[in-house]
Amino acid sequence: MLTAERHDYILNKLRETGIVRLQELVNELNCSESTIRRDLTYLETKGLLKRIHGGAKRLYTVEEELTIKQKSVKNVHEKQLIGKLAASLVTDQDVIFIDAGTTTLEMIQYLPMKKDITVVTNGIHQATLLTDLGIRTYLVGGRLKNTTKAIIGASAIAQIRSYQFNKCFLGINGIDTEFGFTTPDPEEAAVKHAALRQSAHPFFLADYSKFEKVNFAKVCDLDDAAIITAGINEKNRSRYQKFTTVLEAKE
Amino acid sequence: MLTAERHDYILNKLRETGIVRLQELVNELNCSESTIRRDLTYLETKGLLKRIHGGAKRLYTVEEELTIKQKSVKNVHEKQLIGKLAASLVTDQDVIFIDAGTTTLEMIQYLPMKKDITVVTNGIHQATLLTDLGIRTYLVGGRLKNTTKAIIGASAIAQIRSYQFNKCFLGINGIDTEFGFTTPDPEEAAVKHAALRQSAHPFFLADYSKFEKVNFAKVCDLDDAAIITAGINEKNRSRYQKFTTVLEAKE
DNA sequence: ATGTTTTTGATTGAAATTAACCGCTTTCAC
DNA sequence: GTGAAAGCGGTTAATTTCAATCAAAAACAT
Repeated sequence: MLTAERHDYILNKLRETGIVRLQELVNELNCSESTIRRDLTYLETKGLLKRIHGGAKRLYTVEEELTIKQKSVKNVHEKQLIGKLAASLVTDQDVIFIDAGTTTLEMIQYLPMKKDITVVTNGIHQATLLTDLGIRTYLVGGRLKNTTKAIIGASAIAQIRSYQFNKCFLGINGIDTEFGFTTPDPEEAAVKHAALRQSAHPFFLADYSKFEKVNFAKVCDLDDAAIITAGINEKNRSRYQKFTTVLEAKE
Repeated sequence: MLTAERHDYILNKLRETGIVRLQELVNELNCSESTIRRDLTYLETKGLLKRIHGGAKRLYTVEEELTIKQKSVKNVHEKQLIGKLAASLVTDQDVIFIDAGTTTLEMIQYLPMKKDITVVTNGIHQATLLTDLGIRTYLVGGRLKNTTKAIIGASAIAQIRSYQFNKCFLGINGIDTEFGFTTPDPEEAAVKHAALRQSAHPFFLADYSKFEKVNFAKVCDLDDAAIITAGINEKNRSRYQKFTTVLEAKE
């Protein structure tokens, strides 16, 4: 057993389980305690893991990057609650679509990393974060919109139509009993609509500020998708529950 | 057993198993330890493998460990010169492809912004920067590679095939008179090849450190594309000018 | 055939890697 | 708290692997 082989083995195991025990490695790699200790010490100096009593754990630098990007976003707390709830709906083997936008960005950090999931997205930031977390990610191709860094256009829609999703998680700007789900840009609306059509269980992520608002382009009717929200008032909750499922995230 | 035969055997075995033991090779190739050592040393100087204690391993995994941020510090000055020259080749109404990678990233800031150009890219960073500069940008869709933030895979290639480019600007890891243009990841090589096929005028951007290097996956032969470089020495310039156009960027 | 260059194999001391041992610290159950 | 068990770093000696050297063998040109 060569040194590099052991190192690969350790790092791979760490990637999967998040933590490794020294004694386990001694058995599995069939070598002495000293050798494993030396390996762990070396890999720590390389910045590839963090040693802990009895073994080593994987380190996350990604979380630090997250906090930087989160600034300049309104209703952060509600969005985090929504993100956590949305992520909890994702199960093993799922193939999901995640829309561009700040609200959907929040859910990514809570995704079940250990499970085998595939994510398709049209958001640049979403895609970057997802791969950083080691999740299998597909980015939809097409024209890149300057302001929102979302991919839109006919090519994007065509590509989305070639997939089938278990669930999709979409951002939205306006929710209204009469006009349904609406957003300012017709092209973004078209992309959302396409993703929704390909999904067995579509969800809209929206904090309380999005209710009773109407925007230019309609995505779909209220009863076409469920709503995941937080901080909603009693009046709106009872009103919108008549039309569709409203999942409310709590502390 | 000829030298070239042994080299092929070693590289093939390395391709399959990712790691080779020196003693194994001695038995399998039926020659002395010294000979194998010599082979391994030579192949390492050619950049085809990484020697380790007791044998050798694939270079491919090592390259992955280098993040894009670590790479971008090397040869910055040369890359800027190259970028400036490359950008000066772009003219009004051009539809161009820009590859992922740090070298191509440098050329974007010099692009003629006032002119009407369209850019297609498979690099996340490239796409972000291009839209920030107000350039009409299309991002190719497909699987997102974690380490280089490049989009690869069959879907990306299919999409590239549906376009026609006036010019394409590709990054590259190895340039060699015998093996042509090479890069570590076969999937990235396939994307580069596809873009090159759709381009009237393909260019490779490479600083001096890329010459006389060979990587795992071949993109094309030397005479299939022009080279834009900087800081190249006299010997390499005269050698490579025999095979293809070499544009050298100066202060 | 002769001399030259290239390739190969064997030998060497140096360097790297390893397992085992030691005394010490941390952790955990009671 | 207290003792046992597990985990820790450091040292040691044996083993393996390494690079360098040199001479034999093979390939080559003249």
